[in-house]
Amino acid sequence: MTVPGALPPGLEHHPGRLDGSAQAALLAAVRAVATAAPLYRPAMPGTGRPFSVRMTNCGSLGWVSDRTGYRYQPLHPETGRPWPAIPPLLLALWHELGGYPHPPEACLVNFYDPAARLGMHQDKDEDDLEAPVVSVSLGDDGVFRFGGSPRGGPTRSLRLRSGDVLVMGGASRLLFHGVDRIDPGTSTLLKGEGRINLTLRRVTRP
DNA sequence: AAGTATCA
DNA sequence: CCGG
Repeated sequence: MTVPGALPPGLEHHPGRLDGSAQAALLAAVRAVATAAPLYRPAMPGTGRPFSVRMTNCGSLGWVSDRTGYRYQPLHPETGRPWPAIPPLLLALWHELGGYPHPPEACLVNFYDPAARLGMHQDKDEDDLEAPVVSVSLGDDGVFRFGGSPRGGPTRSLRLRSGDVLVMGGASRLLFHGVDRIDPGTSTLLKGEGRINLTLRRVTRP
């Protein structure tokens, strides 16, 4: 159900936080990241089933998933090279909106083609759960779904558009969330269809 | 375990 | 057809 109304404490939606030129500049930076650290397709722990979302990272640590589990690591799983640096524009956003006095270490880059989905999950592989998660949307609209910390409770959905920033902190830091659908053709920022999401996290305790 | 498929 |  898409019920407009107050978001839970700690979940902050900033629609249109990035204007068109900021989005274009950020997209150029993300392209440079993906050139240095190519998008790859993670796999589920245990089963090895592939994700529909393709991923890469920037920062000193990157989130990866394969048959052996979820983890943060300093090297790209396919190239073996370090992840490129987090673009300064994202570091500035983190410090403006995150309310947290230490820099992020990881920026997960998710690319959704129009058929990609992401099932409900928690971001809980970080040692530091006091820092928020700051996420930026670029490209086509994505339908974001979120619910409480016990799985299986009521959920709501939120449309995330290009330039929107979402902050999950405080009481919402461990909110279950996922992406139901991408609506192709809703943005002209990317050359083709699809959505990019950038998720900044602090991993280690300072 | 952040998978897909199918159904009430 | 959509969402849980």
